[in-house]
Amino acid sequence: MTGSCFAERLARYVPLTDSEKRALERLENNPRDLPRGATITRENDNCDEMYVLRHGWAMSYLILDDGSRQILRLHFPGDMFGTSSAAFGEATESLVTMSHATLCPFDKQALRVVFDEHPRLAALFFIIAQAERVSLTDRLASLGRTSAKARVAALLTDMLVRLRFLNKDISDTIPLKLTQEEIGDATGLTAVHVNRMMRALAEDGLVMRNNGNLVIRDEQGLARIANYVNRYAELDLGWLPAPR
Amino acid sequence: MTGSCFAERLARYVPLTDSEKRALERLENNPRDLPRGATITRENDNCDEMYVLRHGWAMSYLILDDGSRQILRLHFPGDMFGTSSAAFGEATESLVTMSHATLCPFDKQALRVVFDEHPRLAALFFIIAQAERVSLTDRLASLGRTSAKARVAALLTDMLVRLRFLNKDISDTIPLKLTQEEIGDATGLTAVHVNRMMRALAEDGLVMRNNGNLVIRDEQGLARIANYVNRYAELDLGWLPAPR
DNA sequence: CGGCTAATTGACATGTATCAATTAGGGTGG
DNA sequence: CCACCCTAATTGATACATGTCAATTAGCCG
Repeated sequence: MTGSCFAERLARYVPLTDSEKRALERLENNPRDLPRGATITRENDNCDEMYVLRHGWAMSYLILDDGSRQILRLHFPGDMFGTSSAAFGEATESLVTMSHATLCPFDKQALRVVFDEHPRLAALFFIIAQAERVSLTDRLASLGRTSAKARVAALLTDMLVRLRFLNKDISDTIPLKLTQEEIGDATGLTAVHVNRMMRALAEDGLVMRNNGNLVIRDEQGLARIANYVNRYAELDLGWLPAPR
Repeated sequence: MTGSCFAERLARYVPLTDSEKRALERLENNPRDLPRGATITRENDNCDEMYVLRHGWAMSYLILDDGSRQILRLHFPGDMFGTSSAAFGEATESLVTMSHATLCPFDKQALRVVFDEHPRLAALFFIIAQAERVSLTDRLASLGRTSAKARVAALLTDMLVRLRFLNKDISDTIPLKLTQEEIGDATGLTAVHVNRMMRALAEDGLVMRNNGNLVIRDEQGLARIANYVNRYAELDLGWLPAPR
């Protein structure tokens, strides 16, 4: 146990030195407990913080002028998020918890130490940023070029893949903490239409509802109609600097 | 003159040290000239390179199973692109020139030196990655939650803002190197519908065509209907490490 | 003067949104 | 344990935005 959720995540890619672990722990020395639905940051508010999520789920979203919402990304335990604070003084997105959550905020000034003293960690931060960028481009293609059914399938597949990455015990069943309205806001659809697509996916034998859970009955099939590419599998870390 | 297009870009945010300039120049010591329409990388090909664009335009895109294309981003002079190579061994997107172009490829191993010896440059790389991530989230909201007309307006506004950032002489007229098919592939629309939306924008007095150029007649109005947020204006660099 | 690609236009098809009920489910207080 | 309430899910009818198909025109290059 490193005492840092984020360190554990990174340690899955490369074994960390003690010094690196300590540097990451400093990012998490200020944990805060939040109830479900708590607002962490609102778009355009001044914000110099970034966050590591230790327990629970969160999400980031934008609200447009007409009041509609675009959910940008779901955040799971071990994720670092709110990272646009590194570039901007005002929040570029709103952040809210989707469940009871433990959150570790840290000031972006803390990044200076990481970049100054731990080049390998800095490189990992950059690599993660690139991986998230790719995840966003995949979603862009999903929204721009695939059908409603495919978009919903892509969201569900991505949730399964990411949650399983965090917990190897997960095989085909995940908690579905999203309302259909939220699924719609993530996929650019209406709640009503999401409902129809979920039913269609169920009728196709691809998924099944069970209490608040979702059972993926045909992962391959779901991924296929979603046009889903699993890119989490392997990062290429060949260029990393030496650890310090 | 630094001899590095990318260094000039970064120097607009912070004055660079000689040592930093030299490090950036090394990324560009292998320029290559390409004709219009040249493929730089194809999705899924092995690729350990990243690129700095010195002259001309390029773009990145994905092709889906059904053959449809999603254009992810346009790249202009001074842009670094193909950066997902930092995280993956295979290209996550295809790259192609949109005009005669001068390109400077560098192996991702070169990043190691930057992160090891130039923490401030590394931090700038991270900041730029975050800014591009935000740009993608804005586009996600555009595709997910706005009308066809708004999406086209957003693309045109973004092009104007970015090109003007590169060249202060640009006031309201930009070359439109995109076919309507390409505009459609960028905005998730059909070429036919793009044509109608362009006409609508023209009828609204927002834009005008002139040879191969586009004249933005009402930038405010175009940005308003596009739901456009200009985030290029100011980065917050307060946390940057000391230069080396 | 072809010959090619891109732009334009019209008629029509379809996917998704909208509107309006109704039903189901999950807490809470009595 | 039941009655109630509130939110989410579900369903049907209809409207509308965008896609599709097909044809024509414009523009450019050799």
